[in-house]
Amino acid sequence: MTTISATAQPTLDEVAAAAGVSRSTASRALNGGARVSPQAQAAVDDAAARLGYVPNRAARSLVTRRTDSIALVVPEPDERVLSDPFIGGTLRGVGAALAATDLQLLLIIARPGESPRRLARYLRAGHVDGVVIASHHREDGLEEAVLASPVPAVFVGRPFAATEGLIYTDVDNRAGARQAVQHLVDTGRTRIAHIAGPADMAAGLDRRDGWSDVLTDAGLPADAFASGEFTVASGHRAMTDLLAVHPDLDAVFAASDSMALGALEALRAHGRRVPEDVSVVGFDDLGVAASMTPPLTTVRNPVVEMASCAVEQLLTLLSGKRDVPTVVFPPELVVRAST
Amino acid sequence: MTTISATAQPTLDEVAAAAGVSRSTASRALNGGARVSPQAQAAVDDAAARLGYVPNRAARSLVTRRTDSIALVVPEPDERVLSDPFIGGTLRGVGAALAATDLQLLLIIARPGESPRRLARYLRAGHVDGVVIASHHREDGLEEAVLASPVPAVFVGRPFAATEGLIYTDVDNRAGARQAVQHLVDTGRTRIAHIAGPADMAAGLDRRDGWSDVLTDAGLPADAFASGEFTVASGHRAMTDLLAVHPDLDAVFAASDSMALGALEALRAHGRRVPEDVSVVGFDDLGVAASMTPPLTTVRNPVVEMASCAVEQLLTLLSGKRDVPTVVFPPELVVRAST
DNA sequence: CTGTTAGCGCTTTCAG
DNA sequence: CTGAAAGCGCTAACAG
Repeated sequence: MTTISATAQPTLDEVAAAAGVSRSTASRALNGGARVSPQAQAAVDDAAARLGYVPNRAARSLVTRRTDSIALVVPEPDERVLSDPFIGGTLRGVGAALAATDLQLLLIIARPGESPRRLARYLRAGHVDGVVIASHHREDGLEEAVLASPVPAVFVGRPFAATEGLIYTDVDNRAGARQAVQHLVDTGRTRIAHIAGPADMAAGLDRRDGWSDVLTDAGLPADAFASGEFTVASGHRAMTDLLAVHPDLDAVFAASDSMALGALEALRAHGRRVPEDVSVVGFDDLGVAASMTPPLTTVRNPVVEMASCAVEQLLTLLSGKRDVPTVVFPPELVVRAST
Repeated sequence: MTTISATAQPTLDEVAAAAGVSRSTASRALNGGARVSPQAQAAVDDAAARLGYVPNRAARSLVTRRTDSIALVVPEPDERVLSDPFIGGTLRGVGAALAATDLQLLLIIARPGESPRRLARYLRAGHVDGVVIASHHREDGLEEAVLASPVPAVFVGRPFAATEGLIYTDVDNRAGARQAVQHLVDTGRTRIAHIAGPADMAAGLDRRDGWSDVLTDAGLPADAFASGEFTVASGHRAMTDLLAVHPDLDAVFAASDSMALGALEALRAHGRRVPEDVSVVGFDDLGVAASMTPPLTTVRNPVVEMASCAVEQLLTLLSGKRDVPTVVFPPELVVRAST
């Protein structure tokens, strides 16, 4: 009638006792229920429900050697990254893909000066079954950490070292940039500047390459460019610099919408009308572009889908499969009033 | 010379053997090193380093009954929340506060239909040592879940039920709203509308109260208001509605900068000039406000600090202290061109 | 289908 | 200061 052990978290033993079966049977019933008689199953289910049994994950992990959780690694929590819609989108994509499973999401915010060894170490501590790496920079040592660790990992965004064995999902940044710049060329612009992303990120380089591809093909000069760090402020600054050196520019392709926003401000400050005097195209389309004035023509970056896809890749990996192929999403030009 | 067990993760036993001490001594040396002779300590440190030893957390958790991780619970990953700078700021604040510790951050994205019991259950599974709840809605059942669980928890943003025992950090939303509206009154506006936040969030209600406080005190009508959900689109919609019903309005206080942005668009679409015809004030100042056109007068919401503070509260709780006081941050009016 | 038997790797009394 | 012993709660062979 009255249970001996009171409020403490019930253990499997207690459930088994309450159900009148052995611990093993209780365990089997609780996990999948293979090879368990209907009555035993029912008794265990009932006992577990009555007692409010919740398996202790540490104990389970200890023996299964799985943690049922995966980590999302994002870089240092500086101004940019966590306010960036990019991370928000990634989070959403990861969350969505995980919803179908019962994996938990661990957010690892990689600290600034921290050596990559720390991550490698962390991974080896067996905290997570897999890793998604979100915003990878050239020298962050994440590739080595991943390669050195037995924990499956995937990148969202092409890793720098195209090392064999590094799996990733990405958008075709170069093709997207080409679409953007081609659009500018097609609408009659001839002096097309570029506000590039950081040179230590693949997306930055690829978008710049796409820009110069088109200009070169069109026989136009590809010399007007300045770099930013994907932020509004850096876009503003870059645009100001560009205007100083190339006052004749009639279009600008910014490697992110945030930088395009900064550019728009700078153009306005310099009395240039958009799109009459200068056409502007961005990259990302994560929400801000549509609500800018004027609405920004941009290249849609399927961040959420990419993140979900990366998780799928990871799940495939976790299921024991090898040779998971890299996935590259097609970008899509979204034409709005800024051009 | 050669170790027997090869690539596998070294265990404490192996470290102990390599150091020529018992497992207990090795364990002590590895944790704090109380009551360990200098030589034993050195031997263990050395062996651990050489072997690349990393303690297995599951095993440790099993016996210590701690997980060294805390969870950040955020609501469903809908459009709004994860693109919202508010969550970004919260994440940053939490990350910053955790940087000093070696606690890990678990992100729990509460799914939509999911019963609060699931969270309660999760908490009882012993996955985390504590919880920070980020964006709490009236009927999400989080308060009950927290109260029903033995796991320490704190809210960022006042919980609805002012139940004894619920700890939180917040900004004084009502006071902030008062400052905003008072500013509008002081600059001569007399027909001040409000775009309110959702009625199922404390911040939404409190800001509305602040708005009506001032209008009532000033003898002005507090009847022009519409509600949104803190999004740009809903702000646009609300503003449009307000203009239809109250074409004479000469100011609007929006409960978030995002909604203010939407309002700005709507005002522009209706040919109203800001601030000449209509003054606009927002709330949050998380970055967008400053870069709007015109730059938005707003109330600074110290989200990052609040999140850090919440973590501090949680750490205090975890250290065994009781009666951790609630903290309420003062808001601060930031005047810009939109008024 | 079920129970018994061993641990998973670690911390922690408790005697020395 | 150190080591031996005893589990933490769970799963996974292995015989029945």
